[in-house]
Amino acid sequence: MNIVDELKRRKLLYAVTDEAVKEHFDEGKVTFYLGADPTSDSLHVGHLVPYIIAKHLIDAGHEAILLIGGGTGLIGDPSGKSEERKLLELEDTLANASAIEAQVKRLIPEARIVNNYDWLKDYDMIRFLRDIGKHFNLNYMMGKDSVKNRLDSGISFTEFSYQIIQSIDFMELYGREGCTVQIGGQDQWGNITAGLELIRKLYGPGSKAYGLVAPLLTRKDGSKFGKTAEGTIWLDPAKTSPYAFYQYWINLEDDEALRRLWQFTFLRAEEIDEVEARMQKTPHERHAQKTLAREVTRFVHGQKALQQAENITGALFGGEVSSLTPEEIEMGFEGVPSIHAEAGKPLIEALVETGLANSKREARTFLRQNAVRLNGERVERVDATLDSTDALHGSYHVIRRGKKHYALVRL
RNA sequence: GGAGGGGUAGCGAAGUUGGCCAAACGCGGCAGACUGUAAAUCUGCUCCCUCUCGGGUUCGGCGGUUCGAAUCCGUCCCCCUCCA
Repeated sequence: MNIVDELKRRKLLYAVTDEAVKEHFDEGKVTFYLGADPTSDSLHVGHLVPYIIAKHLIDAGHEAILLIGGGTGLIGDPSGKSEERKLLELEDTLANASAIEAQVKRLIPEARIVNNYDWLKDYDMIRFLRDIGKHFNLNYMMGKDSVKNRLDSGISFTEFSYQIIQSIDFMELYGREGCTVQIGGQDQWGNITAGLELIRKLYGPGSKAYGLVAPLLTRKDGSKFGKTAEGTIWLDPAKTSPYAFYQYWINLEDDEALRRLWQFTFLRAEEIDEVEARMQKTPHERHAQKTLAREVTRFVHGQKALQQAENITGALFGGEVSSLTPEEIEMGFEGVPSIHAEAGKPLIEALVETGLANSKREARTFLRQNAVRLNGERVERVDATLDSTDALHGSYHVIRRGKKHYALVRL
């Protein structure tokens, strides 16, 4: 199957700039690129899809360049933003850039990495306006959604110029690396087509360059995929633990889990069909969710972190915590909030200190709601204490609040 | 610049004859029941703190009237609509 058709089947493509891109990929090795601006110190789940597309393309024999937007990040992309953003300091941007570089390197180790700061930083104004700016008609630029949507609320010249700055990237990579395809999220459409425009102007109508954009993923309720009420699901394990990351996928509802298997894993169609069949037959196994969580966590965090996330999950959701050995507790609860405490500590205080409750008042509310379990046993007394007599192995207390929130107290 | 409408808890939205307002209702969130760590449904909680008493801080900002104001007055800021 043609790689573009495969991406379409997996619901990874929202649009292509030219259907001829299919033949382009069939004609031989294609060099493509994908960029990320370092506006934060980590990518999140919402950024993942284009990198997955990149991986598919690499598997199909093509070559990837991952671009870090050290230069564009200093300007600020108005795409999808309803308000002008405040500029980040240069050093923050550079620090973010190196963090994101390390991240994408882990995701796609076989790709080459470039930073557009390298060629954007030395552009002088005269050259920019004569060589590049002359190719952009003002009306064309104003027609872009990213700009049009901001005409009322306001947009600075800086952000207005962003599409041109990003065009330079594509042009540079086209010119010196033979990079002919740019991929990105749906919101990058305008920037990508601007790049194509510049290439066409500079290299003539015969130039072959294309763009592919991934769909914007949303949940059933319309919210963005990869966000929860608690916040964003980051790829950085220091910001979202691999366990929390794993849990995000485990908790998706059935039909969404299936859809995400196509989009976020590299399983073959037959394998996914098998998963679906099994899910239909034995839904309580949550096979789709487990497969999805396993594949994506391994892709992002690696085998070892996956193992750990599965260990914790097994310990917490698998059965009786009271049956765990000390080793299993130590291993399983790594990555779960834990504190040390003196024997006899009031449970209420422990709830607050572990972050399971925000205040004593809230802790009491949870207790009254029968929402707290200690070592698997429901606690009803508001004045319960953590004693060594009923601690697991004499020193562990596993506190659970609600269905999914855990903490460990070591005496 | 002129005329009018509006800014209430995470969001939406009541409340504006001054006290019964920590503020209806819906959504969202949390918790319980039922389940499959799902969906749907039902129930409770949802400003903050406190040993359920009670205390503290809210209704765009500031100041005032009053025993008492989200509700009245002054002023300032912001948003929307219409006219120029």
